[in-house]
Amino acid sequence: MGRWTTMVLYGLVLAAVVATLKYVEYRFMVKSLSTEVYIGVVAALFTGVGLWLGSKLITAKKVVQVAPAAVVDHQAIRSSGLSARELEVLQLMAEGLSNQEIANKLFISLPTVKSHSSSLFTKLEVKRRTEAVHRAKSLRIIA
Amino acid sequence: MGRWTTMVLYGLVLAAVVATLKYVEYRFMVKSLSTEVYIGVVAALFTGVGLWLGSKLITAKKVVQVAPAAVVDHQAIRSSGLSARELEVLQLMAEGLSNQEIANKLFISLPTVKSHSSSLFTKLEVKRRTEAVHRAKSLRIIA
DNA sequence: AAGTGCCTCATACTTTAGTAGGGATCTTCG
DNA sequence: CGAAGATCCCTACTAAAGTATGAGGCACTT
Repeated sequence: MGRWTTMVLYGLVLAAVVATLKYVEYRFMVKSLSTEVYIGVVAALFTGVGLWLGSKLITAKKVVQVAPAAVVDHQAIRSSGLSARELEVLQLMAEGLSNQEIANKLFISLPTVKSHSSSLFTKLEVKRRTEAVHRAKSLRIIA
Repeated sequence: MGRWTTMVLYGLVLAAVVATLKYVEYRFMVKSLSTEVYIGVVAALFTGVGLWLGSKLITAKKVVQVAPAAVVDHQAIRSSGLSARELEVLQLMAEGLSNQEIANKLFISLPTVKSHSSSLFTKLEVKRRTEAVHRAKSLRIIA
């Protein structure tokens, strides 16, 4: 349900309640209904309306707030000691690319990619690319 | 803030508002304030209270609902066509283990691991283990 | 009973990954 | 300036990974 639709409904409910109260008052001439009772009823009613409104308007915000939790920890990246290029190579590794494909994508030679890989492995203290990817993800260095 | 604390606060706010209205009425003898205006003010106030209440009572539920989102999609696993053993090998691959380490951990030979790997790659339509891991994660076959 | 899929293992081979050990610019910083 | 780090590239080698092919045993289904 859209925000505007909800707002319009809110207005309609308010109008309806006021009309109903006036109608009841007119029908039964119950002037004895004290203001306190009126207030109590209306307060309770609109607390409910507020709750309902809240569930419609607030929920969406909370959900999108929680879902995209920070995927990477920039502090972790800095303290990892990885250079910009090494990080790029690592990210492409994580996407399953071979060294040759990484070389093509970055317009550098295969030996260069291997060079970056090796130094990257040393810095992450691993021996294989799959291990590097796993470790980097647990450290939130990559998504 | 606890649920009970919130409820008590709600009661106190209600009491305070009623008291304030009566006080204002008493102080200024403004009998001219129509019931409609009263109702309007109270309705608006308690809609606000309801909204606030909602943010306190509902948010927690929503959060725990979203956070532990299903990490693996069992339906995706079934429709992937992977056998139990292939899935095991895949999971260990994702943890960065070498074929030899996987063989040791599962008490099978290296050729057997390679055999599982190859058929697993075919089923996932990939060529490398890193690619397999990446694809399996995007399909929610593994965590 | 024959067929199918799974798990296991093997050998032989090709390809990719990773290591070792260099060297060449270029920028930045003390 | 000189040192350090980053980037780029190379050769040569070893170690894994991956492919191809075949085969035996087991369980389940038709």
